[in-house]
Amino acid sequence: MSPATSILPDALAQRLADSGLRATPQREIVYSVLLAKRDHPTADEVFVRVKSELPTISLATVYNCLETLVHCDLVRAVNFERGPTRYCPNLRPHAHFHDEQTGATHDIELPPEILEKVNAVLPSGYDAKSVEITFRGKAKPSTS
Amino acid sequence: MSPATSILPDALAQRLADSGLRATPQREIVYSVLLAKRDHPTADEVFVRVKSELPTISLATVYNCLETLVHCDLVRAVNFERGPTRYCPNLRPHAHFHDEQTGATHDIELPPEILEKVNAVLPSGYDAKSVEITFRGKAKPSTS
DNA sequence: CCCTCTAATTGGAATAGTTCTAATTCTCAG
DNA sequence: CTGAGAATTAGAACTATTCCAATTAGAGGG
Repeated sequence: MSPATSILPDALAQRLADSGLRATPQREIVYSVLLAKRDHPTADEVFVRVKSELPTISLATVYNCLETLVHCDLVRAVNFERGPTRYCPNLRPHAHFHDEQTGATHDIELPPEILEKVNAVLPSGYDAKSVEITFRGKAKPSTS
Repeated sequence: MSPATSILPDALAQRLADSGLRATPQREIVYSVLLAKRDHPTADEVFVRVKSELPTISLATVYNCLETLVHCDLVRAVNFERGPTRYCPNLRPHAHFHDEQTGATHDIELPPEILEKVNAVLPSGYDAKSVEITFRGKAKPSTS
């Protein structure tokens, strides 16, 4: 039905084309890096990971690619307080749990009915395009 | 029972004292400015409002005071994406609705049972100290 | 009252993360 | 092969915030 957890790398080109954009090596590698290790890296972290495959890439390009991917709905940008933006290729509706001790971020799956209930708190006249649910605290279990 | 919507200005001194801090004119005026117009101002906006009462205050002090008030749980800091931090003296549990057209922020009251349900989505092992719920979209009705 | 001790404030410099700019390089349609 | 537009690049610029060192202010003791 819906595009599953994440799109096949090869389908990236298609998604980009849908927006009238080209599949460049930079965009492909940035996206593959996000898929490879889903630890919500910052732009800087993506930068160093991509550089090992494409040493000539610039930080500006990493920002550009990330923005492009977000714009194509292949990636979500996540913010915690004033920290650097983090990037997440998980397309299913989910919340984020921010572990204050380790700084790690975990995806929390959201059953559809919870989203409905949350949206239902909005008084009439409010038209929400998206909701963000973010927990802060500490997590014990295995890191995702 | 619980401290209601917001503390009486006079009680500010008490709250500060509880944390071993003094009630300075700067802190009092910063707090009163937040209470006077609850439009989720940024630090810069607070700065200009406070200056009309206390022209010699510095921006650094505004940041210090805001941080102090947040620390004493008199004020909440709110972030939208990478925008500047906004400040909110509403102490009741509530979500935020960020109007993309106008940039305005509206408080959305949260019934306690919704918070419980949201917290219930956390797998065991996750110990959340706080939850943030943020909507983005457009709002029709009267601005708050 | 005055003194002292520490908390608080101040202005300016410094920082982090991100965006902008202008120049270059690439790609593909013709 | 050529030209037009898209994408990339390096570095400058920008914004919000924090840091720092110096000054001021206020509470309590004598």
